[in-house]
Amino acid sequence: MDSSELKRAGLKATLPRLKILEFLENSDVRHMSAEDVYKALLESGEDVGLATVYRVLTQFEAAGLVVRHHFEGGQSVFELEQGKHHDHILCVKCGKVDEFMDETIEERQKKIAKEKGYAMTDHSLYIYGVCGECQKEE
Amino acid sequence: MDSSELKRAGLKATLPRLKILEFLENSDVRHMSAEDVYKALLESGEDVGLATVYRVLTQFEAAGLVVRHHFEGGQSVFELEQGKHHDHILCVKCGKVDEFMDETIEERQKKIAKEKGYAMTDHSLYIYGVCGECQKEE
DNA sequence: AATAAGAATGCGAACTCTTCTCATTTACGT
DNA sequence: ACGTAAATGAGAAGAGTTCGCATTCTTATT
Ligand SMILES: [Mn+2]
Ligand SMILES: [Mn+2]
Ligand SMILES: [Zn+2]
Ligand SMILES: [Zn+2]
Repeated sequence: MDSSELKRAGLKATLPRLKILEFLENSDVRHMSAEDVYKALLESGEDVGLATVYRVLTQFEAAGLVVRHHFEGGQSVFELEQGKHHDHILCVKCGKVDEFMDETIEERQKKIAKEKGYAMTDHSLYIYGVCGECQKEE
Repeated sequence: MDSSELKRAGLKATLPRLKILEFLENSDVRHMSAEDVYKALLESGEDVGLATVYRVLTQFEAAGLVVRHHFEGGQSVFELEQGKHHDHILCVKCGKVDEFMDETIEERQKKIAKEKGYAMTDHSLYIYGVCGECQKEE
């Protein structure tokens, strides 16, 4: 277990934090809800509380280790910070998530904020649609 | 009270529905939560239940009379349908909401969806920032 | 290695927003 | 005016998340 990342983030290297970070790093699914993380840890025999998962993910977010998204559906979705900003395109049928980054859109947003007199701090863009796989199934 | 809009939408012209529609049409605020609508009606002496406000707004959405948004903060926000699609820019200090439409962004989104193999159905774009007014206050 | 002090955890309660249930009321074609 | 189906209001319930607090861990210090 590598506690250096946590230490660097100013967080004590507790077992729940280590387990959650390790899970996020080794999972092949990039975007997960708190519940997803909680259930996965339970299934692998770890004894964590759901409240702790929420707390830890929020702390990770504050520390810049993870990013939180608000996909449609009500629950927060988290992913490991990758350094490079990106937006998401989601399949409304199967829930598949793809990522993209479009410099033109990014620029336009800045321009719009300026025109409207806003000091832009953030933005969120989600494209919804039916993915290739799901289009095949009639 | 003009019940024709409701009839046209295939909805019975009930008192709560008329009151809610009338309020949405006459309010100077365009974007409102169910709670906002509920409180406003109570204050003007109307006797509606919160559950009814939620139900009616959802029906209005299905009928295309209003559009629902998911601004940060957890609650749904509704606005009268204006015919023309637009996106939103919000002040993180005072909650001010401005609207915009950028043809270039719209086009780029379609292009991205196509590239990724998605049949695009919808999208949501929110820009967050500090509005002109709020920038003055240090 | 044992200790002490504060931080973190797990549990359930609580909270917010929204939907559901169901007895009662209302709309509207006849 | 009546009858029937649809809509309403009130409160319970549900989903997602946070809170409170007694207990357990971490980590710095002996
Ligand atoms: Mn992502
Ligand atoms: Mn709008
Ligand atoms: Zn799909
Ligand atoms: Zn402002």
